[in-house]
Amino acid sequence: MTTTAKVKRGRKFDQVIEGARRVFLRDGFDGASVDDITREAGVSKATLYSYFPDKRLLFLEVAKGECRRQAETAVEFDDTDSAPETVLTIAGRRIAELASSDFGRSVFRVCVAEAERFPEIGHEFYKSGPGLVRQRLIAYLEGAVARGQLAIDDIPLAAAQFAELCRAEVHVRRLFHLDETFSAKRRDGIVRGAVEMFMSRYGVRNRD
Amino acid sequence: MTTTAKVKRGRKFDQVIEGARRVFLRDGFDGASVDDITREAGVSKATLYSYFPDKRLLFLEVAKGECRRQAETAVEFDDTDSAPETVLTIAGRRIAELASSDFGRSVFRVCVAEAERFPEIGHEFYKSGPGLVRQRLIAYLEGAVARGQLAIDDIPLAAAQFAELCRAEVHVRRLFHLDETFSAKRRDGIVRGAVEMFMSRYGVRNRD
DNA sequence: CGGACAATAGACCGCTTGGTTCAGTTCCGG
DNA sequence: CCGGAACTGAACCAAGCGGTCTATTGTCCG
Repeated sequence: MTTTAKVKRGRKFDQVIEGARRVFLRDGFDGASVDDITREAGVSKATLYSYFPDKRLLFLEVAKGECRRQAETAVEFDDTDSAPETVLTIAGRRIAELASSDFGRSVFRVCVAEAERFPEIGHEFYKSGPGLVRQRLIAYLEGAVARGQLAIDDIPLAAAQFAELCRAEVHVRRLFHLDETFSAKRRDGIVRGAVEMFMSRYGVRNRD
Repeated sequence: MTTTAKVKRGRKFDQVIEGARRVFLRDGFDGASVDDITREAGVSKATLYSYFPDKRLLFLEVAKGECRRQAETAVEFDDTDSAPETVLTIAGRRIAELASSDFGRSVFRVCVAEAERFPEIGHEFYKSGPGLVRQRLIAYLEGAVARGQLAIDDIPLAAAQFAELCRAEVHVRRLFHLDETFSAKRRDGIVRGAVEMFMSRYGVRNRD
């Protein structure tokens, strides 16, 4: 109780999670057998089942953990003093990076596949991924509007638009293996396009 | 040979496909058992296996068929005489509708889930869905630029941007069950936002 | 009307799965 | 260095899986 453990009841807990993480992200829920996981984790079946009552709960735990990890890599807006172009470019790069990374893609795939069977995973994913980005973007945009840097009527819509623009091409083409990688250059081009489009719509200079 | 059949070797062929379609779209590849499918199709196992050598091939056939169906509902650009705002609004509605429909969502989900195991399904889906939309949008935009209606430097990027803007919010929130339906009104609002943004970036009036 | 033959239903097979059990081994704090 | 908790490995189970096989039904042509 004094060290690290509280809920987790044994020394191999982390091994189990880590092994399950790798196998589930690679093979999905159905594709991963419990034996695969124990092998990957270097742990016996009995040990695994001493931590988790069944495969479903183990999966939920892993999936939620990955969603939390995803949240950690999400955008943050510290430097709100710079011009919107600058702030949005930096934020956009983070969004595009996550969308094209192996990690982001794997988590997305597995959450989409199992969102029907495990609805809470769907919610968790949204909340810690697109939802979080959306929320932080909204907060930033509100500030920028108040500061007179941007002119936006429907801020939630604008936030969704910007995020979606940064994922244009990148996400879908990686998901379906049309591109095996995205160069930083190409990604930056897409982000630049997103910022340009966003600014020409909501920048203070061009009011309609 | 005189009637309807040519390739398909029996009268229950369509029943099999239809049953498999329903079960696969509902439960995915692993989630669907062959017995489920025969039950749903009202057909015996032997009958099914007389048409398809194994479950994998049946799935591929169904998935490809659904991709073809998806292609049929994709955007088309007949009326290119109207103003870009009008043409894009109509096209955008089609894109947003498909993205938020049960059909579009199911096909997307199942293709994402199995794109790793069946790479050709990933390609087929892209080709008959986002890829087709992109291609047709590019063709239209090229025309509009030539006609002097729009000013676009990177047409493929612009096409991707527009399509993505129309799917903003709609797609993700439906995928993860944050909204069970999308009213036509709300959808139209998103499409209007997409068109406005697109026009303020690429409309001929606002050159930078 | 009858016989040949394809289509069919569903019992059946071998195998893998998630999950359990248990006798024995390792680890670690006191 | 001891005692108990954590861990192991393998054997084991029932259930469900994809796929096959055979006995029966239905159909069509002479």
